[in-house]
Amino acid sequence: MTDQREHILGCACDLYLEAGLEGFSMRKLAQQVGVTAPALYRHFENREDLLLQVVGEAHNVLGSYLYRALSAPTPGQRFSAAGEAYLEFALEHPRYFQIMHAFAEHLGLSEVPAELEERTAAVKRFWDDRVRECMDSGVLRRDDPDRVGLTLWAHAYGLLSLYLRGLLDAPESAFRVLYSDSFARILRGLGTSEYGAELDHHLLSHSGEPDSSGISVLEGGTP
Amino acid sequence: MTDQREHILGCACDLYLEAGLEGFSMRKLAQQVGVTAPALYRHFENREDLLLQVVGEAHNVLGSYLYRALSAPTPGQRFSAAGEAYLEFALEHPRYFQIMHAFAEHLGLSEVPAELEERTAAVKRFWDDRVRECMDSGVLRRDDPDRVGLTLWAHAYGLLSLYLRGLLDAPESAFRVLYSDSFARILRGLGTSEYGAELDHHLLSHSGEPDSSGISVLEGGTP
DNA sequence: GGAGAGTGTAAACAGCGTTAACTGTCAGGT
DNA sequence: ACCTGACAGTTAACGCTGTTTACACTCTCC
Repeated sequence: MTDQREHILGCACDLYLEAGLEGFSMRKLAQQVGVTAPALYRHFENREDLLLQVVGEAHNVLGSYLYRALSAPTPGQRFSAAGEAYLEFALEHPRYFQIMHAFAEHLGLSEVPAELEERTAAVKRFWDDRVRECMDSGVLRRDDPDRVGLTLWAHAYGLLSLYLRGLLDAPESAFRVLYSDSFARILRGLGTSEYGAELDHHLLSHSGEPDSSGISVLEGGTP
Repeated sequence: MTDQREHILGCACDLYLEAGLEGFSMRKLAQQVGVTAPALYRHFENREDLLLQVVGEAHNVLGSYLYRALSAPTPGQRFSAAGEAYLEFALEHPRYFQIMHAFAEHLGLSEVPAELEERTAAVKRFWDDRVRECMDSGVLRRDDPDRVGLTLWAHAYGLLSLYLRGLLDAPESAFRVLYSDSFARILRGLGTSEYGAELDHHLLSHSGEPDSSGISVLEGGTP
């Protein structure tokens, strides 16, 4: 019954992956399915609905990448594997990575469908969980896992976005190094260690007063 | 002579800002200009060309925000002001922020127009300059300014993207704190200090061997 | 005064998402 | 066995899109 629906969805993913958002038209899809365009509306509300399901499929694929990272033995390794999984997903399925984020903006900045919002929240939660267990096991300095997760996620997403847009003019191999490097640079500040603890205390003791270095950390100050 | 061209471009910016990418059509623009659609093609090659000029205008506005940050007296304050300027620009002109990044992806991930690529490179260079002078003046730990700049830029861009997409369900005031906090978290690892130096040395001395914490920093290792 | 550039027009084309009206097919109930 | 209704497809059409073609008007310059 819903067999044809699955078939259409499969064709839709294929079409999107090879033609992109611009090249994705209902008529082309219908042709690929072997049917006329209006028939598609028996199974999907409209083009947006159809694309939303494609985004859902993208999330499924990302999920499988992330899930694989859970098989690593230690929290630190699971964290590391999660970062790599995100990288691999983006590099191997750039169009999926793209539509997961571009879809919402493509509709103007109006409402994000609740379904999509939840899937995205799940990605965030996965990151938070990795951060939390790293804090619990003493690999990351204790902090608000939600905020640390966001910092890391935003960084990874931003970096991958810039690379996929071709603004980094680095070949893939160089980018991989760059990605790891960038992560390492951030972690140096997040990682637990005797120095980290002292540094933390140092900054806390200065909170409120102007920093002697002349840098105000964007007025937010240290929590 | 090119007077009408300026007029059209102005209307194009207005139309884009209020209608978004979806609502931006040549016929609507023509109507707003007070002319029929084909007349637009006397002044611009096509819709993409027109939108590219809108992106150019977006870069001009961003430039004015960033430039203002240069009036701060110390490198650290200029750095901080640059981060704030980027934030302000994104919050006050979300549609400009959006199209600057969405435009390329909107064409599929084919070639980015050289003109746009250069403007984007200029933003990156501005960041790099702020980072470099902070390193020179001892506010930031010495490192490759290009890479540190990228890390910071990617982070800021990622964070703003996620917020503007409505995924952070925080009101603007809360997001501002979040943005500063996130920056502070990263800077804690980038800032110069006696502890930072020791931490750096500590990490360097361990480079190559597996980290006792069980975290491999995505295999990239510390440079 | 004619030539030619510059800028506008109306008409048209192909493509788009989507809808309306109609057709065939198959399952279930009386 | 026959009618009913759901289901899945069709063709034709509407209004929109970006863009091109052919034509007209108005200037400037020689």
